[in-house]
Amino acid sequence: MPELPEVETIVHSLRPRLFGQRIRGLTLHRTDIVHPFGFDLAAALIGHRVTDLFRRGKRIVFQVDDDNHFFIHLGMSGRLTIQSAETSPRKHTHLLLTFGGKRSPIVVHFTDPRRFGGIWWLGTDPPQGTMGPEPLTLRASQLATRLAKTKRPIKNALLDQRLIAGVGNIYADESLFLAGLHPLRLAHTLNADEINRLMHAIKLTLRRAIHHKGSTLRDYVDGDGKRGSFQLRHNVYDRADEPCRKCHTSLSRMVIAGRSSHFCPTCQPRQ
DNA sequence: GTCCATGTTCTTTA
DNA sequence: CTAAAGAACATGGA
Repeated sequence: MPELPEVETIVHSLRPRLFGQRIRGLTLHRTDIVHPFGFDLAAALIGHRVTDLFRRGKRIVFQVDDDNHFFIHLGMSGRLTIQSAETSPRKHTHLLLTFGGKRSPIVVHFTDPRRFGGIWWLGTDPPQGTMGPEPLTLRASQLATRLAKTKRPIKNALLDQRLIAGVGNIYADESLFLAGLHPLRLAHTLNADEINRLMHAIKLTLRRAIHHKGSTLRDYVDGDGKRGSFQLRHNVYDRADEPCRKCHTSLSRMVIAGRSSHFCPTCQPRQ
């Protein structure tokens, strides 16, 4: 699914279309995607305008004109796309949100075959929760403090949304490659230079991925249904046994934190 | 049939 | 209590 760059791209495509628009209708095809379960979304949202739309971690957060907030998380296979009023929903479309006037309404479709995603009501005072800081504005010194507290492999730590928000399996692997760090290196053993490299690598990787509108491996498209192209520029992710783009060594694949990890055994020495 | 998949959370184990 | 490992969730494609 979408990690930070994909979610950022979706928000970028939806924001100008939805900003200030009034929610006219809401159709729920599956009730189990709503959290808390049973919350009456239609009663809370219909008639209200969208006053803000932004990304936080991998969440797409909506603010409405009575200061209530909710967010959509796309899980592994979710899509959030803008369709015309005539478009019939595809299979596994669980929620339709209709915006705008009766003359030219736009409909946002939430589609998610695996249903790991959903919609979460936050109310007027969204709690900070346990989500970690945004990587694009994080300082290396702050990352150092957080990594010093865990003895897990660095790959596991990067996937922990409480430690840093928005990085998933693709961008963790790509960032570790750019930083020249083996995914099994224990987080608390990284020195200042390595943490600087890692912080720089995470930011560079995420910015490049946003520039290319994310990675489309399978399901991901933006709000206009367009695919990303960053998958063409991956250095290591899903490239096991292919040559490293830097040194031509055959890339490795290993299961870490229950996820496949891809790395170059030469450029990312374990030491 | 088997294995694997861009994620998160709960349970189990130490 | 903490930290880490593993399973679970649901669907589809190779």
